[in-house]
Amino acid sequence: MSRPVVPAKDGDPVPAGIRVPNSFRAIKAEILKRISERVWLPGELIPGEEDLAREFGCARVTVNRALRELAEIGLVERKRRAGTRIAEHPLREARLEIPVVRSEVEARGAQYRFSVLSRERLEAPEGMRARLDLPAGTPMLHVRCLHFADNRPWQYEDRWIHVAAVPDIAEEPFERMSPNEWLVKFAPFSEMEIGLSAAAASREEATLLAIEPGAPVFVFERTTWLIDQPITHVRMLHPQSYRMVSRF
Amino acid sequence: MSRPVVPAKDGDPVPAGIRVPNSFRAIKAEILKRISERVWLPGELIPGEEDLAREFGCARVTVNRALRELAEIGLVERKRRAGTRIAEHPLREARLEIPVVRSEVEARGAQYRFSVLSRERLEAPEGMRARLDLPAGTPMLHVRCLHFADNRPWQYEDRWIHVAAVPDIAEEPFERMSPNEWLVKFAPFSEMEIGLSAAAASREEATLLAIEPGAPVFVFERTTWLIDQPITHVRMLHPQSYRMVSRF
DNA sequence: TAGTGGTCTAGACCACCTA
DNA sequence: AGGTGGTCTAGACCACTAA
Repeated sequence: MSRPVVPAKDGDPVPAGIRVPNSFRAIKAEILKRISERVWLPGELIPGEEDLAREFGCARVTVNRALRELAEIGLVERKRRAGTRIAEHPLREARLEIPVVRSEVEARGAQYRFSVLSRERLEAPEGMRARLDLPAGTPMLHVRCLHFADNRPWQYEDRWIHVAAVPDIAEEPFERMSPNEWLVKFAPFSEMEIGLSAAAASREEATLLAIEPGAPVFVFERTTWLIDQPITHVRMLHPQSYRMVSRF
Repeated sequence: MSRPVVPAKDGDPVPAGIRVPNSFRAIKAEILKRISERVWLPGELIPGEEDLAREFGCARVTVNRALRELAEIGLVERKRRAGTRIAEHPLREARLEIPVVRSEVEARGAQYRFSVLSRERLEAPEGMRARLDLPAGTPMLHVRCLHFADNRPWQYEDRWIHVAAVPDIAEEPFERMSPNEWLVKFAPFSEMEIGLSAAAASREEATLLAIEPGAPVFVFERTTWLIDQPITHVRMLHPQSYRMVSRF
């Protein structure tokens, strides 16, 4: 029964409050190390929590937490009776930061500005009803905005808002605050669906973004819910110079 | 001291093994409910773990886990001495599934096929060295592939591999298995950086993807490391029909 | 049906940070 | 300087599922 003293080296900035020797972080790091050094191969079954706890000289819960977090990242796969094994196809998901337009622009040192192109109260059109699973005649707010970075078009936003889910928005003029910011601030959500793609700019979109018709645009769509209640669906277009990055 | 009986309703597919009444899931759901019903407003300080544990009639650790997971999603913000407050700007990140080409194609009911366009051993070119932080003269493997769905071009892949990090790959002919699959199977990684953008297809890219030069393409770039050791950088091009989706 | 992971409890110590 | 969250322990019960 060895007791490897593992430094709490971890990708995470050690958030403090850790007992370095047998913290779940140390165990996470040790397991990561064994994977990277091929001590444990992809597809291989590793010792049970009980055994590992003995080996590391800690409580089973601690091993459990380490393994749980590795499983969340996709590095190991766990099944009850079957045990834990190193994933054959590790790390299948990435965390993507959802940008708030203003912050995103300002983070690049540019000056942010937006203008509301249109704003109408309508009944949900067929497509939106289907997408959000809303009954016919549901009142919605349709807003189109243009966001600028240093006075150059940065993003064209076409948004549908489910008014009943965010009643306060009915009176909001969007003068100081864009719908994006307003919703982020006042309408928490718990679920989200995003879609990413490339497209050719339509004539209208091209005009708004000051690019050539048919030029490539980056399309980011997002729909949000708060516990089954649809909040908003938005389609955001960026000129091709835009790049979304995420490291983790 | 009330004991609200909260159903374990949650977005997650209840993975079983839960004591419904006071599970951390139930507590998570209850807190979510209070946020959605505006019982607790954005920016507001909520009761401490101790208090909540008393209110829900459970152990503090259970409340801790519920709150920790909500913090991971970004719905609440926690600081030591300061307590837990509802986030003003909730949910700033999305989970994006990293596709494995073959699975992705086959998931759409199409037949998968790939071909290797080129494969060379080179010293790291300047740009790649800078990107991966490698010294001059580092041996790399440069592979270009085309992936098909039902014999139609699906993805063009341009990949650089840090040979020292994955020595076994030197002998791999990529006949049965694409570099993508090979790396996913044999080269675990712990860190990744992804970039998403739109671009206009170059003449060569257009030819390969069977589209018009200048047509929009969806660009997905990915770099991976295993504990500081760079593994590979890949640039993947999709015709504009491609769409990447994620719900959570 | 037996073994493994999933979860909860009760108690404890500690680091941090703000009042 | 004291309260809050972060974490660990030891023990326990349970659900799932592979053998």
